[in-house]
Amino acid sequence: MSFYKISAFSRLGQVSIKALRLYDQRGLLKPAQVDADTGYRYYQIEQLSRLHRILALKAMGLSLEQIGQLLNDDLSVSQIQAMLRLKQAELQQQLIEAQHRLNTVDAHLKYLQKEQTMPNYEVILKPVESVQHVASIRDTIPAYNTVGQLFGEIMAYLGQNRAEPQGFCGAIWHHAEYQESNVDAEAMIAVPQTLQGNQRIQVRNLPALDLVASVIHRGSYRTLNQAYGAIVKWIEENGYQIVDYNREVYLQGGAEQDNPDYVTEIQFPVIKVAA
Amino acid sequence: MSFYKISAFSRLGQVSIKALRLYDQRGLLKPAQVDADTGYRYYQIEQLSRLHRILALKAMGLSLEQIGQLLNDDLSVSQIQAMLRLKQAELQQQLIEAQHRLNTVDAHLKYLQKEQTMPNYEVILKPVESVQHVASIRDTIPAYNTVGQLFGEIMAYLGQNRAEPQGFCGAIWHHAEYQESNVDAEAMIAVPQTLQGNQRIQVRNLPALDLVASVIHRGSYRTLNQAYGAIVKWIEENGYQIVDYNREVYLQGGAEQDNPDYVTEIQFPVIKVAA
DNA sequence: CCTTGACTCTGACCTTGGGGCAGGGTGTGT
DNA sequence: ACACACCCTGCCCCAAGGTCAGAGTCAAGG
Repeated sequence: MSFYKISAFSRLGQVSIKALRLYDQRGLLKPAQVDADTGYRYYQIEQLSRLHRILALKAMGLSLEQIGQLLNDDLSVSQIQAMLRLKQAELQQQLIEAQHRLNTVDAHLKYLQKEQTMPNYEVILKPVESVQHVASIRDTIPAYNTVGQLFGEIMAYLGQNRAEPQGFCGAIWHHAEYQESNVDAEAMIAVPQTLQGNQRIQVRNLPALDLVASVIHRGSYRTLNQAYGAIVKWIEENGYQIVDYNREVYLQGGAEQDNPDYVTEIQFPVIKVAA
Repeated sequence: MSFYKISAFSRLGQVSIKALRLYDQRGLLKPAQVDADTGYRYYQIEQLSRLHRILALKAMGLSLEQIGQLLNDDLSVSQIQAMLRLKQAELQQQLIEAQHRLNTVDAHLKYLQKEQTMPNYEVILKPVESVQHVASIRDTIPAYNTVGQLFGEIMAYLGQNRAEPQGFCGAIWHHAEYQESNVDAEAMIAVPQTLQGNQRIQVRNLPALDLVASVIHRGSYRTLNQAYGAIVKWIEENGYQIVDYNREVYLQGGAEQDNPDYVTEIQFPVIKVAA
């Protein structure tokens, strides 16, 4: 019956002393004997197999707490299966995320190689909440930059009804493609829920979107096309697909065309498709 | 010039308030204005694009510290490339590891499905350090279980030379396949570096191994074949290949065949091959 | 002007799996 | 008796926030 002090046992098992002390504390691997006076831990060779079991479970990515349950709590086979299947799903998710990050890094490296600078536009993915009540006008207008007239109409209507805009202000372009003229546009301003609308102005609910690709554009509306170029390119290159008409959100905006302080967000509803 | 309080800005950017405060503290995104009396943070719409940039970099898995360098320290293009390439390698490593964990979980689930119990043997991978000086005898013996005679010879030699064994005691089977008879065996015991050896007994260095698959067997030598079965199966199923003769390490052992307290480790040097 | 409720601030502690160090006790060999 | 290697406990540290607690602030209605 030979006993090993902690450093000898740690060499045998290829595990750090600190880890062994932690496993003791967490109840995963108690030393065969502990000197009551000195607190010295003494291990036996037989405990190596338990240590191996711990290492094998750790190699699956299980937490020390889960390993403790498996080793001590004598779970039923179906409970163990449930735990492993949960871990399986978690690992699959991790795989997908790591792959996604890697694609993003690759894309940026390619961009750097070509342009010798970091991109001006960063595309991010996010969900968008619904806006409960927007006053909207949908109409066919001569060109994108005449949408201001529709906002003028909505603001006039709000004035008549003594209602205040609620902060959100945006547009939806009801085309999948770029239009030179005859744009089917919808202008929207968030309003309190009390408004009724009329023939021209509809008060409706702007639905939430599970996933949008989004860019923020700063400055003149004339250079918005650069932002569009960047986001559409990103969507293609990263294996997403546009599933609905895009939105513009005028975070800071107005009637001028060239104001450098304007801030506009472009949102494309997307889903992931197999790369 | 409209200012947003932290919760409004957090809604706009889809980021938690706590994260915004952290980014402030770490210097990634200082509010446009901070009230000196109350400490209230006030953000401007223009800052959304910087927030977007932070989120995009975070989506690549960069740390906040790295993001801070990218945003504030005005790195050269080649420095940025170096950082991204480092991240790329790291992510590739993560992918491999996640895949490996997933394979391990899958294997255990399959085993559970079939056997309705957790495996008796857990195979782990580890490096093995070299043993500086071992006294070894290599000879052809009638069968595996007669290797004890070789150990007897070595022990007798050590006795004659008044040398103490140093703890390690093992064997190498110099065959790639199982032999019914005429086993080319090498028995080894670690010794102090002072010994010379003779014609039969060689004092040599036992080299380190980069990677071995290892199992711990407890009990009689007669059931060692179960452990061999488990480890060989594992090596095949997990996409490794045996690259050298295997070793047995007698962690606790002796001349008896059926002692239930014996502990033996089986090591196969392996390399990873494409699955 | 006061109250109420919704916000905001700082600061402290929590998470994982240990790593590192300080201060003090042990064990062994000479 | 001394030196040196080893061991113990306890404390703080990591990343990126989450979760309170306690106290101060803001805006609107009465």
